[in-house]
Amino acid sequence: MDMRCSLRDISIFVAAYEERSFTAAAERENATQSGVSQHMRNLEYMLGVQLFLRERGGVTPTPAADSFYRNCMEVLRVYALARRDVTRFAKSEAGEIHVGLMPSITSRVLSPVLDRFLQEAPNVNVRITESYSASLTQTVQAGELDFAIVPSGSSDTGVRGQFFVRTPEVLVSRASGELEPLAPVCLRALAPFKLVVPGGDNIRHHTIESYCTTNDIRIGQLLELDTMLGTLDFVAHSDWMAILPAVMMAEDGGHRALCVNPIVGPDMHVDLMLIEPIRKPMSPLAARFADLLKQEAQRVSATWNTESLRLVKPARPVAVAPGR
Amino acid sequence: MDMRCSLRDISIFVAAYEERSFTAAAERENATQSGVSQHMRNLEYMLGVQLFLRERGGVTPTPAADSFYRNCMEVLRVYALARRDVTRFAKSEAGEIHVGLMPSITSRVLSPVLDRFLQEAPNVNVRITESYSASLTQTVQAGELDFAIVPSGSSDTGVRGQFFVRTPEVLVSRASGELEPLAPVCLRALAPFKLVVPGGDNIRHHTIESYCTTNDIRIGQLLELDTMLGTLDFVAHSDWMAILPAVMMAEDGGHRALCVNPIVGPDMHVDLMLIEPIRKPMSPLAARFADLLKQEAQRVSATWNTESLRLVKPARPVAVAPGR
DNA sequence: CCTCTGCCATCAGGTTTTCCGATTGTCCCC
DNA sequence: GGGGACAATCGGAAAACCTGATGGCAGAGG
Repeated sequence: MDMRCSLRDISIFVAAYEERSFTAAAERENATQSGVSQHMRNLEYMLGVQLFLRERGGVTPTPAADSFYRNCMEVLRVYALARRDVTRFAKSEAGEIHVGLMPSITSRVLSPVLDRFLQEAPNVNVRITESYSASLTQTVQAGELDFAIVPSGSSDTGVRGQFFVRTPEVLVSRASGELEPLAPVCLRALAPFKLVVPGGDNIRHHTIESYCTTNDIRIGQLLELDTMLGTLDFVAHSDWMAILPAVMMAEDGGHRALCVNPIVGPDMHVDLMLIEPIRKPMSPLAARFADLLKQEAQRVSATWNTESLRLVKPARPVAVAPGR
Repeated sequence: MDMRCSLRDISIFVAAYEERSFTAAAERENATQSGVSQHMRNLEYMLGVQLFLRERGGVTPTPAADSFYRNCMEVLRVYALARRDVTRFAKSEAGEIHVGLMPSITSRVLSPVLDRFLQEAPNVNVRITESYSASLTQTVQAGELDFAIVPSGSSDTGVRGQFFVRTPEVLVSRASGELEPLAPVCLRALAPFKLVVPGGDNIRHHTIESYCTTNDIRIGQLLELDTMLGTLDFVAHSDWMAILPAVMMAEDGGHRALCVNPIVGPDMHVDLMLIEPIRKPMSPLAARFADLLKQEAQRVSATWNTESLRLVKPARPVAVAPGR
């Protein structure tokens, strides 16, 4: 269809229709009478329809103009709406970021960060890829991610890494178990217990194993589960337990179905790293997003270190009731 | 609001959004890549929002573009609708006509004429004014009507008149009365009867009176009513009768509530005139409308002359059952 | 009857916008 | 490092646009 017709034509037509006078329309639209006259002549030619009867004292719209007018009002209305809607993005710079996160981060930290980020940068396409450290490292290496958050200890060939946050590890068990929620526990006191761990190719698998070996903790039974959602559900409905980063638990202890306990004797924690492609420096947008992530991760982690827990709860024996 | 934005901008934007490439959009819109690029730069400047990220292998829309796109599609949709709707009027020449008619014409003849006329000339503003002969003549004289149809015999000062149509007069009474529908009646045989007539300043008042006088018809009681709708309703619900032009009755005898009888002995009829302002000749549109009116009026009148009635009904005595 | 006024159409011109072709710059892939 | 695909930019030509002036027309008023 012929797009020779501009919105200016339309609004001039509307003015002429409503004023029933080209002269008045010209005044209203900051144009001259001759300009309006030409516009209307072109419009009529383009539509192949006479829109106005030129009569003494002004013009009177034809039935065709009546029809066209109704539709034009709608066109202008929708156009104004489009303008208004788009201003929502006006202040924000445009861009896109693609971030890789482990499930520990996506489960609890991501949501408020997304909220905040999209509010201050609505015109940015945010893409989050959830995966495990090996896969994330590889994707970063390929330059497909702006950055990723992974547990430290990953092989870091082809990526630059920097310390991101230290978060305590916590023991997660079903809420109806024998542990008192939030009370620090010593794993040795619980042994032997049933433990769900990630698969052998996951960094955290080794971390947990070496902690137990070093501290002479005997594990009753070991189950390798490589699904975070599955692990949580399984732990919630059985007497199996899991060791997970605190950063993924809500401050209030999270799901009603789960019991969360900080691990002491000795404290157990995991360091997370931010890795990025070697070549290009992080974009300002990615940097801002990483910053928000870090703030939130630190905040959540802080609520889980044993110091702050002691502040909100009266001191209690370090070792807890007999295991099993 | 700024109307710098033309529909061309919008459709180019839509093309670029869908193609995710300025080059492809240019091809689709019969433009050059550089043109598209400039259009999009202007659009972004105008909206104050970045719409595309220029990346390797094309462009990718920002969230702002997503929003704008949805609204733009609507704008184009409504615009296309406006174009389509207006083509309905394309073949017709524009104009306006203002016609004055007596109630006899508007009640039955007008409707099919309007239908036909608006179909062949939809872009014409038709205005019908219903009134009585005196008032119509005056308005024609003032040049406010293209023409009017009035009973002949009106004073024709300041107007040009020509014969329009001859239509029989018929007697109208309630359906539940003593007359047989459609049977010709001789008024003298019914006398004395109760008759509703127009007011004394109406031509028809005199016509009817002189007919009765000439043919020695004694009228029992006379009631002057200057409302056509009121007359019909009154006649339908009482034993009063009225003498009306056949041209205003439907061929099938009209309302179920009314009984219609041609008047014979002698036949009674009225001639209608078409009057127009002295100075200007009738516009082609007005002439066409008058022509259609005449055709329809002739057709209806013809069905009411006593000849054609005898064809559809077996012959019957001319004088009917005793009046009252 | 003539003039005066208000309105629209038209015209000629200058100005702005639009459009195009060519060129440049960038990135990626080979 | 060269080649290909794509977008940005630039300069000039073409088109569109706007304007101020002029003309025609129809009423109103003297």
